[in-house]
Amino acid sequence: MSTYDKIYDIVRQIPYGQVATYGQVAELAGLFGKPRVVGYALYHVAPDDDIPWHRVINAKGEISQSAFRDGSDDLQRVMLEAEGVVFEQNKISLARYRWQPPPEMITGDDTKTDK
DNA sequence: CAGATGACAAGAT
DNA sequence: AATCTTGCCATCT
Repeated sequence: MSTYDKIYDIVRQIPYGQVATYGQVAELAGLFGKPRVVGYALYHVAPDDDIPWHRVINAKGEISQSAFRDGSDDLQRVMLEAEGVVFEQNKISLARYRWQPPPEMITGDDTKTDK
């Protein structure tokens, strides 16, 4: 299990119409205080994957503009809007769309339910 | 092998 | 309150 795989798994858990910050994803992936690794992981994600990378945003509630993906940052915004996310000044209300992960995940014991 | 970079976050000024 | 500086780990050159 590579470090990135864990991050991918977390992103896949993000429900429709909700978003998560890098710090949140990093925390759930076991990378406390290391959001950079999360960003790097998503950088390796291919459009072929089923990973809702567009649901991952920075702590400012805004989309990090980078020419790393098809099109541009506008694409991510469009995809989020398609999920019902309303943008406020190119930003979204984290207070309303921030994904609340289940406690089971926070314990870090999600993959193994035995023992 | 060592140095620099990176889709960020949190603390300090 | 906004902006700057530091820290963090993995990957790239």
